[in-house]
Amino acid sequence: MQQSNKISLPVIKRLPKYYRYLKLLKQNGKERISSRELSTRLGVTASQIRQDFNCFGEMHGRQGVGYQIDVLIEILEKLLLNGERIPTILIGAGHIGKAVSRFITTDANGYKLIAVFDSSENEVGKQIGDITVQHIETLERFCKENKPQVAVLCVPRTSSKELSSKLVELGIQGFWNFSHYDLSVPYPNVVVENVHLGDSLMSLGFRLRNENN
Amino acid sequence: MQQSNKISLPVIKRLPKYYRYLKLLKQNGKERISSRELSTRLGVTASQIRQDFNCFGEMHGRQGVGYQIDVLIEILEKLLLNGERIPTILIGAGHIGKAVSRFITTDANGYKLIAVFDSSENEVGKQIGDITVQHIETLERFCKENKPQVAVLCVPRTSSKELSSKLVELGIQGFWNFSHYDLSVPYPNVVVENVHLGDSLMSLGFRLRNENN
DNA sequence: TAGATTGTTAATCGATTAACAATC
DNA sequence: TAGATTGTTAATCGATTAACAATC
Repeated sequence: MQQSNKISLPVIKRLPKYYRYLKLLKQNGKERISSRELSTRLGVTASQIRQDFNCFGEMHGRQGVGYQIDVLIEILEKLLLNGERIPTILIGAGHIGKAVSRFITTDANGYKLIAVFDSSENEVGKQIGDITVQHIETLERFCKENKPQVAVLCVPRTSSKELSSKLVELGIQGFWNFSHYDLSVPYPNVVVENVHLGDSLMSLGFRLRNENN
Repeated sequence: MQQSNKISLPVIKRLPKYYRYLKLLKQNGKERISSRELSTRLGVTASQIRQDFNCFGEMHGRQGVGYQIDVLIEILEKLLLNGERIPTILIGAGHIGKAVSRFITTDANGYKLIAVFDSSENEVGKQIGDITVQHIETLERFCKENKPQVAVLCVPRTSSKELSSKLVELGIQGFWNFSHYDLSVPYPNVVVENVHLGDSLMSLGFRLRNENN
């Protein structure tokens, strides 16, 4: 098994795509697949698939035959979901917060939602799934007691900078960030996934106007 | 001005980031900035900023001085938002649909939401912003009459494949796709922004477990 | 066996970074 | 003028693709 810290980000980003597509294939009763067939279905090259797979020890591909879908799924599952579900808090119970909470509460992604915080009296006390929204004032105490590992930020840009540095002090190791503020810059030691929906939409517009595919 | 269809995707994806950060600087009263200062703030190299800027004709940077923020903003605005707001429909009025509708209705992104569709009687008739949710049955007729250019897909995977090919037939030229189904593969001539939230969350998990920054 | 497909090395491609003359 | 910074070319880096021996 290679050192996982040598796996490049582009490869990591493709893993969930492989994983989910293979699960779909299994669901449809398929048992084996070659890199070539997988490549036409996923729109990537067969070469890339084999390269990617070889970052992670034995995929047990057989020459002339292909890969056993079960085996691939098992290995990807180990890489992506192994161990305890990651204790996670959601900050901001507005529209986006509510929408993305589904992804955190779903077993399939490997996370466990343990608290939701909001600053509005309107939201405090309401339920999101089986969690009661708490006031943001209780954040610090909660973190010290419960040691969440990941914070999902669904707050306005104005509050996100201070909030995120507070959270890093409190031991948060990863962010799934929906605020406009770009968290990659200030915290090089923390793992960050920035999801800038506005930016994604704007670049779609550019490509449309300039017929750039 | 260079041919815009020669601008690479990585560059296009960075444009909104430049644009929004420059607007913030202007708001704070700043008038000029050098590529070096901008680079430290955005966490990219100064070289890259100058390269990116030079993809688009005259940015009027002055040696020894830097760039005029006003000028940069104006040029980026022309690239990203020029012309009519793009007529756009939203399909799926669930949690995600409601949350992302905000981005479509905001002037700042260059789109105009002209209709929302859902298949559930529960949602039909309700308001999203100032739009009334219509039944999905009326989709075909609406598109023929109103020629929307972009569709935002917030539907379950099961319905997204057929739906998207129907929409392409009806003249849709771009997708902002939140369904799990990956639209990049089947429609090479259509501009697609896939936002796979589950995948983004899973790759965060991988990086956390493997201390891969 | 012959055909297919892997695992892996080498070649290519493209994006990022460095360097520096021009010049404000 | 001297210092700073651009615009742009060249060098580097890294990711993708091609190729092919090994072998099922």
